Amino acid sequence: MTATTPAEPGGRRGETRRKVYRAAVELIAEQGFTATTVDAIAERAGVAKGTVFYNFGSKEGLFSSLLAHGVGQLTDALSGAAAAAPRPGVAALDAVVLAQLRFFDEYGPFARVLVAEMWRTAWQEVVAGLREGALGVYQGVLDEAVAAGELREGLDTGTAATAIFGMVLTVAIERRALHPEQPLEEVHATLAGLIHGRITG
Amino acid sequence: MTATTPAEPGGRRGETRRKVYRAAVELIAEQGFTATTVDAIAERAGVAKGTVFYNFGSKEGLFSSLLAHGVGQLTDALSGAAAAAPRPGVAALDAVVLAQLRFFDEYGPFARVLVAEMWRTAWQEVVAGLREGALGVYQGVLDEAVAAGELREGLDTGTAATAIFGMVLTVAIERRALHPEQPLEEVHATLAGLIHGRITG
Amino acid sequence: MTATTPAEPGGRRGETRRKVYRAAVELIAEQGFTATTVDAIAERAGVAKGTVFYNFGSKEGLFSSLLAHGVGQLTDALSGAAAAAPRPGVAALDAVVLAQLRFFDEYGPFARVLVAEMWRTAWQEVVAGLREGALGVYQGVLDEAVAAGELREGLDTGTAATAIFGMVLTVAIERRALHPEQPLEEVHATLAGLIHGRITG
Amino acid sequence: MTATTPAEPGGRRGETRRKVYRAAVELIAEQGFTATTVDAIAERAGVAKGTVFYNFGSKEGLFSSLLAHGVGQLTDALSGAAAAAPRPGVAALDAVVLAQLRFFDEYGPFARVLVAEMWRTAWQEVVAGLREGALGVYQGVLDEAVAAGELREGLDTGTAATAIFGMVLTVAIERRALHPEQPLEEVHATLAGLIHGRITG
DNA sequence: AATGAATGAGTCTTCATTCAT
DNA sequence: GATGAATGAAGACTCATTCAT
Repeated sequence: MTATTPAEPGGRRGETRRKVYRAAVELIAEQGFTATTVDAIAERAGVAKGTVFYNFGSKEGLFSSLLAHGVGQLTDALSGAAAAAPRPGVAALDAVVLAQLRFFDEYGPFARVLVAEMWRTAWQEVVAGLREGALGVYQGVLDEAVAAGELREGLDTGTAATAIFGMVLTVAIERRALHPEQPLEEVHATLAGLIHGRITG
Repeated sequence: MTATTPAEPGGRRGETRRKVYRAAVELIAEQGFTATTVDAIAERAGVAKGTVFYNFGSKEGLFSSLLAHGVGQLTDALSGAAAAAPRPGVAALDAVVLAQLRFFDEYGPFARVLVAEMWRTAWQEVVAGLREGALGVYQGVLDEAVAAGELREGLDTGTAATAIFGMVLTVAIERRALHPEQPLEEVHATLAGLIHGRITG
Repeated sequence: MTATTPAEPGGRRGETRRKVYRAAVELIAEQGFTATTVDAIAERAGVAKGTVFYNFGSKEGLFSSLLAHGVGQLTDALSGAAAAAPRPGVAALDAVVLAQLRFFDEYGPFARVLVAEMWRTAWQEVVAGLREGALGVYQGVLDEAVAAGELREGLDTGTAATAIFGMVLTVAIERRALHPEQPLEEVHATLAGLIHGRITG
Repeated sequence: MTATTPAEPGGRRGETRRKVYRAAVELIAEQGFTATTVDAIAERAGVAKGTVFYNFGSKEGLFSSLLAHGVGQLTDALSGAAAAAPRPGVAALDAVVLAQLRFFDEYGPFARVLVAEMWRTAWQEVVAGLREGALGVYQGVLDEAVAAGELREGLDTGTAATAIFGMVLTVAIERRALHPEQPLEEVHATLAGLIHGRITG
C-alpha cells in the first residue's frame, strides 16, 4: 500500500490520516501553505512528524489532496443548490450564488487558501478540477438561463461562470475580513441585484 | 537608515532602485512572493544582493513598496477611465471595467501577485489603499449610476464595487492563463452584459 | 520543540548533545563567542549544522546552556573544596582559592569565556547563578572567618567575595596567557599572602 | 597624511576624529566591540560612514586606538595617585586602589570594554601597554612596600599587582551593575581591609 | 577632507525529507 | 504503522570595507 493510497477509513491508519488532515486544513487556512510547517501540522495533530510523510508522502501531496477535497465539497454544495432550486435559469443562479456564499462563510479559511494558491502552476490539476466542478455548475445554470431566454443569446457562459464565481469569492473573503457582522442575505441581495441588471433589480 | 527614503529619481540611487524594482516585479509575478529569492532579484537586476537590502531594507519592504506602487498605478488607470467616459453612470462603469481588463492585460503578473498576497494580514495597508483607490473609483461610478436612476435605489455600492472588481480580476487572470488569444473586447462585452442584466444585454 | 529538553543522557540524542557541547566549549574558549560560527561547531562535532539547532535551538541557547553548565561545575569545585578543608575560616578560604585556580587551570578557556561574556545583559541569569553559586561559597567561607574572629567584624563579605573571586580569575587568566610554566602553588602562595596581610604572610 | 596619523588637534580633521572617538567609546561600552557597528558609530557621531574609515583606517584600528587611549588615561590616574600619596608602601597602595575605583566609577563603560576584550590575541599590544602602565604602577608601589618591610620579603609583586588590579576591576564592574548606590569609600575600605589582612584591618 | 551608495563574503536559522529503530 | 533524531540545501539578512564623486 503506497503512501498516497487513502486506505480504508476505519482502521488505525484512517484515524491518523484524519487527524493530520484536520490539523493541516486549520493551519494552512490560518497561515497559508508556505508559512505552515510540517512540524506544526504534526504537533497539532498529535502525531510524530514522520507520520505525516508516511501517510501523505510529502507536504505538497498532503496539500493537493486537501485542496482537491475542498474543491469536491464546494462542487457538491453548488450542484446541490442548483438541483434543489424550484426553477432553473436565473432563479437557480441566485441559489448557487447563495450556496457559494454560505460555503465560504462556513469554510472561510478555505476561500483564502484557494485564492492564494489556485494559480500556482504546481496545482493546475486542482484548478482543472475546479473548472469542471464548481465552474461547471455555474456554466450549466447559465446555459439553462440562456436556453430559457432569460439571458442574452450567445452569452459566453464560460467567461460568465468564471466572472460570477470570482465575484462571489472576492466578496465572501472581504466580508469575512472587514464586515463579518453583515448578514449574508444582504450581501446576496446585492449580488443578485447586480446580476439581474439595472432598475429591474 | 536610508532604506525608507525614496531618494530623488535622477541620481545613481534612483537608477539602482528602479533596476531592482523592475527585476522584483517580474520575478514575483512569475513565481510569487515566497518563491522569489532576493538572490534572484539581485542577479536579474544586475546588482549585488546587499544592494537590495541597502535600498529596500528587507524583502518584505521591497514587496510592499512594490504592491503599493502597483495599486497606485491601477487606481490612476481606473480613475482616468472614469473621468474620460463620455457619460457618467453605467456607461462610465463599462469604461472602468474595460480599463481594469486592459491594466491586468498589460501588467498581468501583477494581478496574480495581488490576488495571491492581497489578504495577508501583513499587508493590510495595501488592501486599505486598494479600497480607497481602485475600489473607490468603482464605488463612485456606481453611486452616480444610482443617482442617475440607472441602478436600483439603495444598492450597497461598497459591496457591489468589491464584487465587480473581483469579477474582473478573476476573469483577467483566467484569460491570461487559459485563453490568451481571446480578444479583450469580447470578454468586456460578456462582463458588461452580465452587469447590465438579462435580455437587455 | 525538544530544544530545551535535556533528554536522557544515554540515548542517541544525549550522545549527540555531548559531542556538540564539547566542540562548542573548545571553540568558544579558543575564539570567543561571537567569533565562533555554528558551522565550525558542527564540523568539529562531526554532525550536520542543523543538528546543532535541533538540539539547542539557537547559537545563544547553546552558549547559555554551556555557560550555566560551566558555572555549575565551578560551584561544585569550590564548595567541594570548602567542605573538604580541615578547618573553616581563613584556612578554608585558602583551599577555595586553590580550587578556583585549579579549576581555571584545567578549564582555562572557560575562564576567558566567563570574563568576556559575563556582563552581557543577555546572560544576566548566568551571572545570577554565579553569584548564588561560586560567589556564595566564598561569602560563606568569609562569614565563617568573621565569626571565628579571623577577619574584622563587620566586613562586607559580599564585596569581599567578589573581590577575591575576581582576583583569582584575573590571575588565572594571566598565568595561562603569559606564564604557563609558573607552578600553581607559587601563585597560590602569593595570593594567600596577599589576603593574609602584611608581614604575617 | 595617512589614516593613522592623528593630525593636529585643532583643525577640521581633529574635530571629526574627536566626534567619532566619543561616539565609539559610548557605543562599544554599551554593547561591546563586536556588537557595535560602524554604521552606528557614524550615525551617533553625525558623520558619514566613510569618514570613520578615512580617519581610522578600520574598525579594529579605531578600537585599538581607543583602548590604548583609555589605558593611558588609567595609567596616568594611577601613577598620579601613587605620586601624591603622603607615604609610600601600603599607604600608597591604598591610594592607588582608590584611584582605580574612582577611574572606573567615572569611565565605567571602559572597565567593561577592557575586561571583555582585553584577552583577545588581536590586542596583545594593548595588554602589554596595560602591564607596563597600570600594572607597573601597582608593582612599583608593592616593591616599595616590600622594601619598607610592610610586605613579606620575596613576594611575587608581578602576580600580586595583577591580582589587586583584577580584584578592583571586578568589584568596580559589579558595583556599577548591581549596587550603584553603595559609596565608593565603603567599597574601598573593604578592599583595603582585605589586603591589609586579618584582624589588623 | 568627506561622503554614502554599492558590495559580497559570511552568518544564523528554517524546514522538508530521510531512515534506523 | 509510527517515530523523531539527524540532515543539508537554501534563504534572509548583516556589515566592514571600497571608491567614485
